[in-house]
Amino acid sequence: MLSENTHYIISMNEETAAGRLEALGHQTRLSIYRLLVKAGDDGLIVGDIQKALDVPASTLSHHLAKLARVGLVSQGRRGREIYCSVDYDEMRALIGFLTEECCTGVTLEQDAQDAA
Amino acid sequence: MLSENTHYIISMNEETAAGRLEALGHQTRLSIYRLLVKAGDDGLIVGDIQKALDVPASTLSHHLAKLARVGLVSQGRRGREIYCSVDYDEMRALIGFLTEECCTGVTLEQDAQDAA
DNA sequence: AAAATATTTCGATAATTTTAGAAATACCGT
DNA sequence: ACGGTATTTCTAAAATTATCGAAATATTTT
Repeated sequence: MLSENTHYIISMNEETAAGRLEALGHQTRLSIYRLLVKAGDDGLIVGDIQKALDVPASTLSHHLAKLARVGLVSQGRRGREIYCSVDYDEMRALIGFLTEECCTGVTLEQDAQDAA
Repeated sequence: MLSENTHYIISMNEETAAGRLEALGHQTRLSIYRLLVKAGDDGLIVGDIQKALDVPASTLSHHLAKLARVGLVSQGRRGREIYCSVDYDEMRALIGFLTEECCTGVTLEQDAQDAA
């Protein structure tokens, strides 16, 4: 029996990974992303992100579009507000890629044991 | 008793993480990085990377410099060749940051169980 | 010490990204 | 339908990054 937040393992290629890494590799966008992570499943509306990070609306819109384009963030309208939330499966796919393809096969779990 | 490839847990902040993500968020640099991962601990000399990826020397040099500047790659001269190798601890620190700060506390191990 | 090899730095251009105000679009309440 | 709020798209400028040939630097070999 599967737990409630089940998810499929999403495959990842180098090109997609590079695009996502690039999207996260910008101070403002990484802050946006982390804010959305903290916000949880409900996410945040664009205006709240704007207030929290004090970024001009059009600039913020571009950053959110970039995060959405690479699949890390989902956006959906509710009335006149747009809710943004993190797509965890896609982030996990990216982390999986980094762990498996960029980390010599040594897993984080083994590391944790080593350190203990 | 600790295993041979022991490493300390390296702390990470958002700014450093953004710099590393940006460095990896470029198709050529990600290819370079993965090539170095495959090469293992000995790493590769710049000329071999050049042959493998067919990138002009000066362009490659800039990309390697960027990867080194953010701490993901180490370079050391041996004779007239420069050996480049991946710094796994620093990559693990980055992956740790992504897992803990960008992935809502759900760990990869739990996910693997869910999927099974 | 000159020639050869490996790599970087210089210098200049092209390409892309970032930024943000202003105008446009979308939706709600009246 | 109009006025207000939320967000995006347009447009244009500034800033940064990417690219790569040529010159410079470091090291080995002869």
